[in-house]
Amino acid sequence: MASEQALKIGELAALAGVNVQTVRYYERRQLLGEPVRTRAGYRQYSAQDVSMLRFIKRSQALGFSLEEAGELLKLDGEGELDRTEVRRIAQERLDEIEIKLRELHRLRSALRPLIEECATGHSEHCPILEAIDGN
Amino acid sequence: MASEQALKIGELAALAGVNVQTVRYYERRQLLGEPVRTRAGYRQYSAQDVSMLRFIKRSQALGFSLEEAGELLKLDGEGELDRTEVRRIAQERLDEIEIKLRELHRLRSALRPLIEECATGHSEHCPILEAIDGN
DNA sequence: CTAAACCCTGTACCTAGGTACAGGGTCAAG
DNA sequence: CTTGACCCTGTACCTAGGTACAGGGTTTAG
Repeated sequence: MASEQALKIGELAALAGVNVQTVRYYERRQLLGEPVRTRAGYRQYSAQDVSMLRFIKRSQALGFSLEEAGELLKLDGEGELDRTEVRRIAQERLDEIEIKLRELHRLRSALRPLIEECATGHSEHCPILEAIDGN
Repeated sequence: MASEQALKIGELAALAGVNVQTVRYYERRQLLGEPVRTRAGYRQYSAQDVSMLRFIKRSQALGFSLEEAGELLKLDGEGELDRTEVRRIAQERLDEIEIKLRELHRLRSALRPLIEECATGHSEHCPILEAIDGN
């Protein structure tokens, strides 16, 4: 029965490692619900809110958007959760990661030989500019 | 002595496959110089401007930013050009592409097994949410 | 001559994920 | 009882690369 310590927004932000403005921003974006207020209007948070903020941050670190982080957070909160839905979101993200990977591979294979050739080459014109000019 | 056909902005845009607003935007961004005007104030372009726009578009397709496209375009215009400088810009872009590639590889290797495990697994809790919650 | 299809400038809007600032109120220490 | 550290709201700003709209002038085809 430890009395639940109410946190002020600055304390919450510090514990979760984010900016105070960011917490309010997440509330506007509806990732966090509206918190209880003191009579003076100060937001009051609990340890659970710290966890939620950390959940969001870790979702982002896995490549999820804020929007998706919010969905996952909701799904996480539901007891009888819909794993299919979670998997769909994650799969969608993975698909986009694959697309970006292919795109970046393409760019790399285009750029790398041009730089190589420009560095070692003997052609009169710069092969990089040639490539952009030309095709 | 074919008379140099002056192009209006809409014609230029169509030939280069871009939006009229985009041409004016590039002018503001100083990628394109200020064009000659008719007495009515209409911008007048030449075939060379079409090439410049295409150069910019191809630079972007190679992963360069608009800013970089502008630099490359300038370097391309100089007769005695600085290949070292061109190479530096391209190398910088390649380095960032490599960094993004590594980051996306990291995300993929984190996400893929989680989705796999979620799909085939028998654990009570969803491993994706566990991963976000937990560590 | 008139109406459509252009062109002009200036400004606002878009995505994403915040950050910053102005102009206030509150609270705790000294 | 005052001062500094907080908190509040609302709004503007940031990057990148544009797009859209308002409110005008011009040009061209019929």
